[in-house]
Amino acid sequence: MARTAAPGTRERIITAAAPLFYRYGVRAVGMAQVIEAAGCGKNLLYGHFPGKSDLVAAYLTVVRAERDRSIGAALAATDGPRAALVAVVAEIAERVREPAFRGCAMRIYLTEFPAIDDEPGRIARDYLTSTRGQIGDLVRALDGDTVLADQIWLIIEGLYASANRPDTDQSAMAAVTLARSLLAAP
Amino acid sequence: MARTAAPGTRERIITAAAPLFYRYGVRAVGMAQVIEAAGCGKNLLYGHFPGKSDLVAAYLTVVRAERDRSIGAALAATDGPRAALVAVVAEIAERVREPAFRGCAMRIYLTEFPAIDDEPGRIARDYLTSTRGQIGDLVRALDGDTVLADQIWLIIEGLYASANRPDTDQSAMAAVTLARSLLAAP
DNA sequence: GTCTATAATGGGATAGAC
DNA sequence: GTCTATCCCATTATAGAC
Repeated sequence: MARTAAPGTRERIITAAAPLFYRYGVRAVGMAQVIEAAGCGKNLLYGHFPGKSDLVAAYLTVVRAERDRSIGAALAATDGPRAALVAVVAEIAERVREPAFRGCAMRIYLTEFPAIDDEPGRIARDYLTSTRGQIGDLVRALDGDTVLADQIWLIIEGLYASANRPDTDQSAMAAVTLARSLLAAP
Repeated sequence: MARTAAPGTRERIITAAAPLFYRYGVRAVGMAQVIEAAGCGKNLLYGHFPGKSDLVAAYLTVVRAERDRSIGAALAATDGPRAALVAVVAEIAERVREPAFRGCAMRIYLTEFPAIDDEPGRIARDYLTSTRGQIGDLVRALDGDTVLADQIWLIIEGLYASANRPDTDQSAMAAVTLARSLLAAP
């Protein structure tokens, strides 16, 4: 009897690979390491992902889905673009303070592979432009000028960069304080 | 007759390696590539640098010296801690706008090798704590609170992270504007 | 002696075969 | 799942050119 394909294998592999890629970097993690963590055979993995690049792309796609969900939840709990912008910064600030947080996975990937234009890179860049667009939309919705959007974006970039630094907590607080003061109603 | 050792070989190798490491990342650049760029033989390089890690450490040491010089020059041209803080942000903002600029070499290295505690990593971390200390000193000199220092530092982190993004110029302007407004005399 | 050029070594990686 | 082909890389050893 032929065994039926186990469902959720793809997700299981991605779930095993994601924390490794995130923590140690994509380049530092080999396929053998992923296979061991997933507890599967080589054929199974290469059946689902023809190459490492495909697995990395899937990893970043999952990251993006999680991010969209978290940001969406933060936005849904707010009332109006002003509160929404504060909520976005606050959500990132909270995440940055988590001990395992090492920065934005997309940005880390782009730093790791600056000169390569592949599928994961496209996913990462798309995510950045999309997120930046959301900030711009929110600022426009509150009749703010483009400089305000650039400033909020700068705070977000700084926040991500401050992850895993000695003074992450202070940076996170400073970011929220700064965003609040920029967004204080005139 | 024995040939005398060529002077400046060490510097020549570092000068050849630095732009490669910076542009493509330390991991992506092989020793063969460095050797080709330096136009020397393998033995000569390994005579001056026992391993790749030593070469990378030398590269980051040069980067640090250049940074200290640039920041020092920017500070020397200013009058008082308030102007100095603006000058520091402005100097980075100018650098970020250069086409070849890809971010802070130290931060890039730490992102590339997050889980390794080696000599280059120590150099990079030392640089960050030292630079952060300078900001703190300047803020204290103008009787600012620690939150102000955290905010300036956040701006600097965001500025570096904004390098090689589609909207680098706007980020750079936003950073200077933001720093100026934070440092406007009360 | 100082250097270049080139092979050789050993480790680890992706990926395919079975 | 194991085994293997192939490649890349850091490093060392060797041979020869000036």
